[in-house]
Amino acid sequence: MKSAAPPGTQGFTSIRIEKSSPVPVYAQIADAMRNLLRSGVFPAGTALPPERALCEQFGISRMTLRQAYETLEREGLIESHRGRGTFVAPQRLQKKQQEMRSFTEEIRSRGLTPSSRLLVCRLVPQSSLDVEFFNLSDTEQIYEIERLRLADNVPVAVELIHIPQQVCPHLDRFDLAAQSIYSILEENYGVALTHCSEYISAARPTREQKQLLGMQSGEPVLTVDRRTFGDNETPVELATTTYRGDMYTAIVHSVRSNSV
Amino acid sequence: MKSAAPPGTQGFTSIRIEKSSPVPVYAQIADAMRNLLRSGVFPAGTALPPERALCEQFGISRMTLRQAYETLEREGLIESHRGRGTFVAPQRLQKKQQEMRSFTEEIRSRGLTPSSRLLVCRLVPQSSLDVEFFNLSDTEQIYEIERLRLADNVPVAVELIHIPQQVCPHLDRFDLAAQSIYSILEENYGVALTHCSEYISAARPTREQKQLLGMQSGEPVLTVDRRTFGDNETPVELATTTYRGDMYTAIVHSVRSNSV
DNA sequence: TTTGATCATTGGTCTAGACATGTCTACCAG
DNA sequence: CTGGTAGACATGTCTAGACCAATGATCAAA
Repeated sequence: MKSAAPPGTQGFTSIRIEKSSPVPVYAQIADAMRNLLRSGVFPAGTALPPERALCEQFGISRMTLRQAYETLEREGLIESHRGRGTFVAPQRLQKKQQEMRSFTEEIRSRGLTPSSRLLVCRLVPQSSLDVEFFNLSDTEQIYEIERLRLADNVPVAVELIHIPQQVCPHLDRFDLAAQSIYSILEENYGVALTHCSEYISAARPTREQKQLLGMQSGEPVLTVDRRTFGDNETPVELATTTYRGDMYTAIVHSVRSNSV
Repeated sequence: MKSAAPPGTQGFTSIRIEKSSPVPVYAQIADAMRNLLRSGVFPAGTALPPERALCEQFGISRMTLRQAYETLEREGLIESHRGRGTFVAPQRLQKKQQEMRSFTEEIRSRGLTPSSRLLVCRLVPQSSLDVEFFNLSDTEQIYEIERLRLADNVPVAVELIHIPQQVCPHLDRFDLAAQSIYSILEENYGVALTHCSEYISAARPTREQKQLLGMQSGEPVLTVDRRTFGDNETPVELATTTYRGDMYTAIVHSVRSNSV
């Protein structure tokens, strides 16, 4: 890789870090660089500043900076080569990132019209799963939201969402049947969602689910458990979406990373 | 997690490291512990020795040991919790979806032993789906391979694979029960697989599937339809894998690309 | 011109500490 | 019995160095 890159260092001089912040220094650097890299300013192959140069610029030790670089490397955004340097990863590695979408976006992309019926919206104490995931003090409460999701007015899924009250006080004032919760979080609470993990399995519907979705006896459901994170790996949302097995297919695009 | 574990340290006293070895110390430790953990000696939730204890035992610094622990944590073998300790992770049969993997690679990465029983391997004329996907001349034939996939000798999935004869003539000469088809394609036919799309849905098993997988009545299956491509978007494989619903969870990691 | 040695630069590994922060237990006061 | 707190102990973060190993450019010798 020849990779012209004399000005590589320039783009990163704008990054500022606060050592006194509760956010770890390496996370601040990784976040800032992730944003720069995602913005697409740097073509694949662009050389990043050598570790030692950035250490000096930020006034931090090399091990700390390497934590930031390692984070980005694991995410597939950059590639390190001993003796050569660190480079912006080629597009194909970035592409392997599955794009995260809300139900609204998902249905719309299939050419259907999404809608919702709000079934439940209330504050509840934390379940053991909430405790494990959100890691909050015991007294914190959780917004529990249950919605029936429809595509072209046909029930497709039941959604059960848990979000800490801390994250979005007075969430119940919004019209949760009309608006995407993701957009409410991002636009009204300034919560930037960055990534999520989904656990997909097949299951038998509960009686309630079967009734809500108008399902026949014996038909299975597709259950998607989702854990959504914001900046700094902050846990934001714990959700379970139960889809009618005969009406929904999850689509996943993967790439082969280690070619032989 | 109460997790009795006073003797936790004991199991790791047998690990020996060579500081003069060309293999990094942290890799030696991670390798040794990985083998111990995969052997199944330690039930999920068992406490591992505190970092400082192992440091002293091995005569290394804490940052080095942490590199080993972090490696294992990324692999999903252990879990660290600040203030509590490090524990053996629960063994779930999971599909890490950000990278494309064969069943073999997937099971092995979970520390289980994958195996297969070849049910069918024959040449068949193209189905309408084959015609649409492979876009071959009418006379071309297709290898149809059906395999029962097992993890630690327990049936987990039934796989039905279609690959054009053109791509891999004499594929039937290989031991398809013992070898990963992906590795045969890559090593023996020089076919570089680059990416795939998967369509995941819940369904009811056919009678044959139910019998092969040893399933109870009423249990659903998770069906994954896969379209695999090689270089230049060449269609290579059309496959359907039917997993036992109670034994398999597909995991998808997604990122939010366009904030707002 | 080509080959080969040298050497500065880069990331990879490692050390021996430090302080911060989350967790749990044991004990003590009410 | 309850509630709070002090302390022990765990991982998380960070420092300021060190040496190793791979790379690639430079330069001298064949």
